Amino acid sequence: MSKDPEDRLTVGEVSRRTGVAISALHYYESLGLIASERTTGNQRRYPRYMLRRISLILVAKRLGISLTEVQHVFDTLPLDKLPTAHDWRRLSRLWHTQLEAKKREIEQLERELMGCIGCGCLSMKSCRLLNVDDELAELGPGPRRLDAAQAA
Amino acid sequence: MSKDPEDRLTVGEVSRRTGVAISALHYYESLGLIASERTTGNQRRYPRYMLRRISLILVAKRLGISLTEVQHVFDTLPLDKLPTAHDWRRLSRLWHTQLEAKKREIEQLERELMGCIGCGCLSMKSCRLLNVDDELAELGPGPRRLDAAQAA
DNA sequence: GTAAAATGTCAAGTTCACTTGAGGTCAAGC
DNA sequence: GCTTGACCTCAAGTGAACTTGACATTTTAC
Repeated sequence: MSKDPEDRLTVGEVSRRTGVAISALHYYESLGLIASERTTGNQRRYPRYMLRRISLILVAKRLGISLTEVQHVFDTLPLDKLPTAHDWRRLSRLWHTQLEAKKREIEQLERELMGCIGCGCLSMKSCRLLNVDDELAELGPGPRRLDAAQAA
Repeated sequence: MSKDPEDRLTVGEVSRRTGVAISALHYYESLGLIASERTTGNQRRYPRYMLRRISLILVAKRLGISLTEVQHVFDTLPLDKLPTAHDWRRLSRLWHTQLEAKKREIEQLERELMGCIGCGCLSMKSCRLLNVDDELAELGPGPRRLDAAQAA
């Protein structure tokens, strides 16, 4: 049951339905992000639920998550069937947290940028964003100030 | 005046003060993002204001702006002296706009993600983020839905 | 004046996320 | 049954942003 040939999609079909290039699908498979069965003639056949897995990858990409990170979360997901609602909830929570972090970073940057326009540092003498030199040199080598702000 | 040797920095000094690797400074120079004078022995000597230019590059990087884009804005900036307050204001405005766009994109994504958790689509049956298959296939080939949402 | 540290050039390597190409096989329609 | 389109593998290429290495020269310090 639910094993009739119609249930399996060719790589071309998957590509058309997800908008992901065939070469990219091959690539994802080489990373273990997706999987396929093979016909006797060695052609890939995808179960339908693989479309969901692929769309999860696409979501992650939109979130700016690297495939390596996707690999990590996917390790906690069943490869041979649809993730459960619980899995999905866990994933969305995780990703939501990462989005929040990203947003905070942007907002921090925005504050610094606006501060530079709004305040007296238009002269670029004491701008928090621009000041990378002299005084800071005493703090030792390596990146700082900009990175420090990032870490904060 | 203001031409005494103390006024010129070696790559090592610039690297230490900006936190940018020497190899990266070479690279930036090859792209025309920064410039240097040379000693009789062909070693680089940077005027002090080059530190500001470099910190502008660092700011841009934090904003997720590519070096190519930085090149474009830098084309409108004097290479041989400090950018004016006007230049800086123009730049911050431009970058601020780009930050805003990025933030909006994240917020859009966040809404979709939260919608997926909060609403009935926990079942993953009609999730806006996840639905890449079947019904959509009728809309023709190529990426869509995810990209469409992005464009919206 | 010489040894050590800093610097120079240039080519090649690295990572990410794929794409392209070559050369060959498989499956579907007529 | 055969042509055409879809598919296969594997190696190499792409572009961004650098880094690493090899080897030569310069500058600084003692």
